[in-house]
Amino acid sequence: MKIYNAMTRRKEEFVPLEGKNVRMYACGITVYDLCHIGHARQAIVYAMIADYLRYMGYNVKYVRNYTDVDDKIIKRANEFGKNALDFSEEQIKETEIDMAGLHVTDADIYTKASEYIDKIINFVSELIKKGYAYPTEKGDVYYSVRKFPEYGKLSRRKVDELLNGVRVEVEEGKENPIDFALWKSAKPGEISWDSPWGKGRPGWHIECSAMALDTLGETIDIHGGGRDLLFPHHENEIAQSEALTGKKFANFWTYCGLIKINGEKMSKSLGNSLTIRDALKKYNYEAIKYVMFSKHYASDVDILDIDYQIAESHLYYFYTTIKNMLDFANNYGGNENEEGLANDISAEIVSNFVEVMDDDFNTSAALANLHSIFKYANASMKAAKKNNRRATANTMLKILKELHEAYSVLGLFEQNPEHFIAGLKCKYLKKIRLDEDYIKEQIEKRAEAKKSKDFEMADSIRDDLDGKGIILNDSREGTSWDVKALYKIG
RNA sequence: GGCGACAUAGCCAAGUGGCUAAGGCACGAGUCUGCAAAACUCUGAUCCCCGGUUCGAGUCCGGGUGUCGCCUCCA
Repeated sequence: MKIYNAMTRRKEEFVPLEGKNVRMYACGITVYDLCHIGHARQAIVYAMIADYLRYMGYNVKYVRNYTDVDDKIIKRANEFGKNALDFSEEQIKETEIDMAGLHVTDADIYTKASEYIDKIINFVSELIKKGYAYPTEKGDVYYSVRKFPEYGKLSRRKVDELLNGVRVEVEEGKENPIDFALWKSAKPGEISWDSPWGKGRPGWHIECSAMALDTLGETIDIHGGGRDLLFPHHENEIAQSEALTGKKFANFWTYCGLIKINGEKMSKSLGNSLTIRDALKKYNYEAIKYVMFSKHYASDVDILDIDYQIAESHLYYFYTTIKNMLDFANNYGGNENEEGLANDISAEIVSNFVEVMDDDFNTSAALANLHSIFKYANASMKAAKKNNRRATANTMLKILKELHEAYSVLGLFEQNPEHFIAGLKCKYLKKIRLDEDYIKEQIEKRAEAKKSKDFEMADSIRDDLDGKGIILNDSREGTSWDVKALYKIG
């Protein structure tokens, strides 16, 4: 298995430090507001990585944190007249609702900064003792970047160059403008804890170092986060952790790309952010995952509304085919343990999946494979003649078994096909303000017209429905209806 | 200003040295159909520009152009 390592800037063979045990940490969320779709991508991506590693036989210990104390949280809590920790606790609950809505696999451990105050204070004290940090008269503690010669190794920045880009105002007591806060003294009215340096709270970067060290040990296998955390957050994590332990902090540094909307980074201030909550109101959760997995996890991507619609129509096609496969197998007495078709592709499904996923989690290629699988299934059922229907039925079941085995790693095909199909149809009917009874009436009217060979009448009924967004499908068993938007996109 | 990423068909997107450059959307043709639809089959790009390395490059190196990100909180 190869994983791209941002530290070395190349794909490397992934070997855990300790046998089959993988220690993985992903920087989680600062809970100052509802999560947006970018948080969803990061959570989905790292859950997928953990799931795939488990699928490949590793024992994974996956830790995510919540930053529940920070400037933004304090500000927002004050706006609502709430205690900062009460506020962040509420926001964590909201986040959990969103993640459950997305059916994201849980991490093994969730940590909160507020529960790590003692450990953070010890961490900071140790850094002071070792000469990597210094307190100021005001009660702040700063990390002395100059003392850590390797500073900049992840982001490839040089300390001297960083000085050029630094803001003019320098906080009181800082020895060097690029030094960053490990501990922030409390301002009036702010939440605070007692410390050797007076009342205050942890700096942002130290939280992750302390929580990762405590839950996973001195060196972790895979560290992850959004691309925007590479500098300074992760650079600072390395400086803190490696100064303390003298050991390498993480073997693999991985980054999830950022989501853009119309070419611009998604952000509150631009007013272009899409919350998970709103996304789930509009699209099925598997469609959201499908969109995320249709691009490589590390690329920054521009995601438009149309992409979710296309994803939904793909899933509609997949689920419809799955339903047809199950019906076919049912009708012709399929048994997955019996011999199937001669050119059966089911045996390759899992191996193809593993092959592309082993290459830095190429989910896009994994999704591409789905199309050929379902095409094969549809073509086989269509071509099935009387004498090989049983074999075809057996093959359909074998394919479904393999599909579920592999693609559960991506969280796809978890839903009951009939429910999924009905759910989407229902959603679109609401959107175009039609009810099913009306459609059924029209179908009956058209059936009568057809019976009396009044094709003009029949066609006009069909055209009328088509104009409303409903397409009809005549078959030997009768006429069924479907939502046009689930087929014709754009 | 500093650091970095990316640039593949109308659109989305995989592919980091080697058979005919995945897959999807849209477009067109066909099978099927009373006609349609769905499904299936077929159909499209020499990879931003210039130069170099190599038997051979979308894939490596240098230069240019463009887009974006980070350098302040940010998944």
